[in-house]
Amino acid sequence: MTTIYDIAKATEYSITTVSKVLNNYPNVSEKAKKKVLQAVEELGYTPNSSARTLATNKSWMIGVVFAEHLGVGMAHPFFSEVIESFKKQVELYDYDLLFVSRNMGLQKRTYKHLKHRGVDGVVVVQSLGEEAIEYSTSKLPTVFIDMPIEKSSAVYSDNKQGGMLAVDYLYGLGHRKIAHIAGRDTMFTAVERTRGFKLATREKGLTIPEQYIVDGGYYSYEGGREAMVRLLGLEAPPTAVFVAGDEMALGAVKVIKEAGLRVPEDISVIGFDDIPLSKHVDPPLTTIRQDKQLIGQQSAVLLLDKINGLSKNNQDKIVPVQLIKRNSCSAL
Amino acid sequence: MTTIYDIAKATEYSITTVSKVLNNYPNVSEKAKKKVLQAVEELGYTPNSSARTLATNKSWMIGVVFAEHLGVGMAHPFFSEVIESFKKQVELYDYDLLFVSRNMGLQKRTYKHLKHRGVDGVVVVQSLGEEAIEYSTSKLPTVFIDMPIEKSSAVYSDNKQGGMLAVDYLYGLGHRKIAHIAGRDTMFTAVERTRGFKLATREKGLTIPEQYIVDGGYYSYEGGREAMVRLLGLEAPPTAVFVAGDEMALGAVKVIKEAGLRVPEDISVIGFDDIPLSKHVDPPLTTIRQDKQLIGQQSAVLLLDKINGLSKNNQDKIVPVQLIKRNSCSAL
DNA sequence: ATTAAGATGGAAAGCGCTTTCGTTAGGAGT
DNA sequence: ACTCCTAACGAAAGCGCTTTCCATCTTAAT
Repeated sequence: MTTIYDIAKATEYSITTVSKVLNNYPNVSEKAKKKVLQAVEELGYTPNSSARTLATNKSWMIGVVFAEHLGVGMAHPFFSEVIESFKKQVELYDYDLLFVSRNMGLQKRTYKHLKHRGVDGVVVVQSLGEEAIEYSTSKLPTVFIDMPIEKSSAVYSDNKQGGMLAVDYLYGLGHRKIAHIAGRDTMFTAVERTRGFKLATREKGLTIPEQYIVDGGYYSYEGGREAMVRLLGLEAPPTAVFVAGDEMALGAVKVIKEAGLRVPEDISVIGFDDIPLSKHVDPPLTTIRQDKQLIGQQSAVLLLDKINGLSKNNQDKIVPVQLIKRNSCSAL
Repeated sequence: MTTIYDIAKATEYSITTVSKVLNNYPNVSEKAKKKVLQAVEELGYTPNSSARTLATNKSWMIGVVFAEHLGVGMAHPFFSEVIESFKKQVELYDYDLLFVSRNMGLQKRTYKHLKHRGVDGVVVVQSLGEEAIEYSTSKLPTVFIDMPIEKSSAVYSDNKQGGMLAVDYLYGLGHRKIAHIAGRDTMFTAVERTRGFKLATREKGLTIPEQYIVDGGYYSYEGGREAMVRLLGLEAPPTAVFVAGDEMALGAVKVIKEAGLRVPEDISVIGFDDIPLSKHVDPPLTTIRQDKQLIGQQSAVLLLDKINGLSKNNQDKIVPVQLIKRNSCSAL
């Protein structure tokens, strides 16, 4: 491995000067600059980032901690897009992304591990919040996605508004018996979407029977299936259902079809997320779109500002959602 | 930041002993072990990985370089699953994944950057191969996914076999006019699938007109659309088409429907990959499934062995594919 | 009691880099 | 000719850790 010393020897300058050239310090002569750069080229020198990190206490890495209770990790159709957008943004400023593992050595906690790695910042995606305290109380710049955390920054969609949009749309279509397949209430997003649902139905003067709101778990296909089965089992099934997640909605649609009913003729279904799948299924799913692009980008901006000490106080960014009309809802 | 020195001071042992405890060296007393571990706990000590890496020349990071010509990065429905599986496997051995950016500082080449980061190994996913040389000629342990590289290890599906399976199935269904929407021939996988197609059709004694094989580009939905338009424009359109990728197949199906024809009644379509989408679309897509799980896991195993010096010579692992019958193909 | 062997602990060098602070040389100003 | 300033460069310390090699202290064997 060729080091800064090799360059120094080759150019007959000191390692100090070499380092200065490499870091664009002002007080080096043009001549020195040229010689050093040339030697770097010839010897194929690559700086060692560990050494630099050790000396500067800056790693140029951002830690990513991913939701694991969904089981798919980075293959998640929604979060993978968010993170990709996040990555694109931080890349502009020369940061790399470090995906850390949970079972690292003896230290079980991801937080410890991130600390160990010396990342400059952390983005945590849809954790359940148990770990949140460690991050929010530490000096490590952190941004949460999909979950507001006291004493930390976060960015998430306007979930409540999304729930209201869904209900408004369904109501406008003439539906009055509107059900809701909710996400597990341990998740902030789930709670908010349900809140939007309740708010809007109340606003419209609708009385929603208790059984019309059913827990579908962690936004999974299977959860959607089970929830829909229960809805269909009711003495007075709904004519429309607002499902808090697209995958869950697909499960629901499947059950409806299996019951010999049609979507949207017999039951209208509206989802949430707008994952890539949604426009391809049958029928194409009407849904509340989250702006993954913007969520990723905004969280990157927030985090970068924090890292650079530009924004001292924490803040939440709420990203607008949008109703995407496709064919899974129809007028009554 | 508390360091090994703080622990030494607190326990009245030397940093050497502290280090030995932390690294499970044999020759330290139980007493010392206990005291040190306790101090570690009390002072909230976290080892600094940069320092350790600098001293040991081992980073416990694996670099991931992703295909960019597909544009979606890590949100790719197929590769994200492969990488997730890869991640799960390397996590078992305490490695973290580093996703590096391309435009790092002045050094444009990803390879240089990986070198700079001191990763212990690299997994490159569906690059186009131009960069391959740098990796294969260097000492950096590397494994390629979806592309065999001379002087390097690789793992990929049995693409040729997949192509043959598809044709065999279609043939068995009674089809004789079988077309093929291929991937761009700069990709190894595309070439192999096409090769399988040609081999099988020849085997069956079929004569496939030249226009029956059409380039669909980089496996995109749009590419599939355009290709199918051309196929439909033929004086004698095919009764079945083997599409080299699922997303591309969806585009093809869409065009068929738009033309007022039905899948599979009028035209049978079989895809390749089996992405999550495939089973949800209408009709559920018959396809050749790639074992993403196994591909990811195998490449991890291969890479880890290389890193640990267990396997000197390079090798390719070919992962079997499987025909998944759904409803997009029917007997003639 | 004496010695050898094993167990335990520590000094110090080194990993590759940054950065502070001095030193030197040359040019400008008088 | 002399002083003063500035520009250019380098010595050395330090970042936090590992690891070799040597010193010391026990313990068991004779």
